[in-house]
Amino acid sequence: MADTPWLDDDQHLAWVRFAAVLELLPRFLDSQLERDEHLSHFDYYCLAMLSEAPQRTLRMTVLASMTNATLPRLSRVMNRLEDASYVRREPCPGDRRATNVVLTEEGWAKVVQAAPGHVRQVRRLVIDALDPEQVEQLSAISTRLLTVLDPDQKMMASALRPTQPAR
Amino acid sequence: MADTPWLDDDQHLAWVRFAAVLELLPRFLDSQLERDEHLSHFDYYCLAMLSEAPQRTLRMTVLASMTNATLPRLSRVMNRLEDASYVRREPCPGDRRATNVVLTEEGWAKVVQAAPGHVRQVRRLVIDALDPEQVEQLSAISTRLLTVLDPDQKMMASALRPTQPAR
DNA sequence: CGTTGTTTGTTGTATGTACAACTAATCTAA
DNA sequence: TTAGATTAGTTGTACATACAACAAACAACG
Repeated sequence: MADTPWLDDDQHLAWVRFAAVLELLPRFLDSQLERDEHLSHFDYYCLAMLSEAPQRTLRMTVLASMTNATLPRLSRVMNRLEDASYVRREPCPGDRRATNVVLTEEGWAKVVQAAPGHVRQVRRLVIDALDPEQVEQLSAISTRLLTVLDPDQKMMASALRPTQPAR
Repeated sequence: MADTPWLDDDQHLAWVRFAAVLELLPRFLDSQLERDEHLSHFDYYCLAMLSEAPQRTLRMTVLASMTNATLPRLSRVMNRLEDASYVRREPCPGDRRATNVVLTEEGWAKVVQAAPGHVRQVRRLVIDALDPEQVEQLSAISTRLLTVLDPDQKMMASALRPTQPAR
């Protein structure tokens, strides 16, 4: 608890700027999806994960890990998405405690519809705002940060983009 | 609305990783401050801003800009901080619509007490997890992103760190 | 088998935020 | 000077999330 090295000016400036990004970027992502598709970014993320999963199906716990969400949160999000008939719940055959979440045909259609606008936003706000080297740097930096934030690499599955494979 | 260039694999990976950071880092920051100081990260940010302002005083609107918050949000946060007697509100002499928020002595003491733990967390999660060059890169990247997220550079005041000057 | 402990998922409760509506003060311009 | 527009801040309402408590199924072990 004793001596904490203070941040020097460069470190401090870097942190202030980064903190502002942390505050603003999620809101921009949410508002575009909310406005255009009535989805939160987290909703979209969940649907995107499911769209890439085998059988378009994932267990609650697995999806929670992949999306870095708590289980209570995911449970309520799935309630909403189920009410919108984008997903449905099925009992897991092997383990009667567990629940499988399945992306419905409507859910698939929704992701396909929402993806272009979302990708455009991600490009505008992040990818196209940076040089290619900076995108590479951001990737490396994020990897470093995740070694502390997510030591088990639970979230490591490709996502966010519904690839357009044969149905 | 037409053709949206998809993300290539590198871009996609960079975004997935960065999105995970956006999801996780704010929670880590909040939980440390909440646990140790019963403050949200946003609460702390506000107090830190005030601690560096002239007279330790800022107008609501100005503080809202600096913290990238909406005014309704700030209003309620200030209610809480006022109940905790960390700040007090004063009518602005020049403009009777406006309200000045003043950091109290208790508020100053609170920031001074909370700062080391918070800085330690920022170091652990971000600064010390990166190489010095990466800190520099993150600073530059954040600056780029803010040109889109915050074109007017409203949030540009140094902050987050209560310098330890003569009272 | 039963008992204990763990995992899975849902729900009660408190709290925090957004959006819109609102009041009051200020500014602008005829 | 006064009507209309703008700005500052607060509050009503809806909703999302966290944390803790909970029920049900499984697993381990005597």
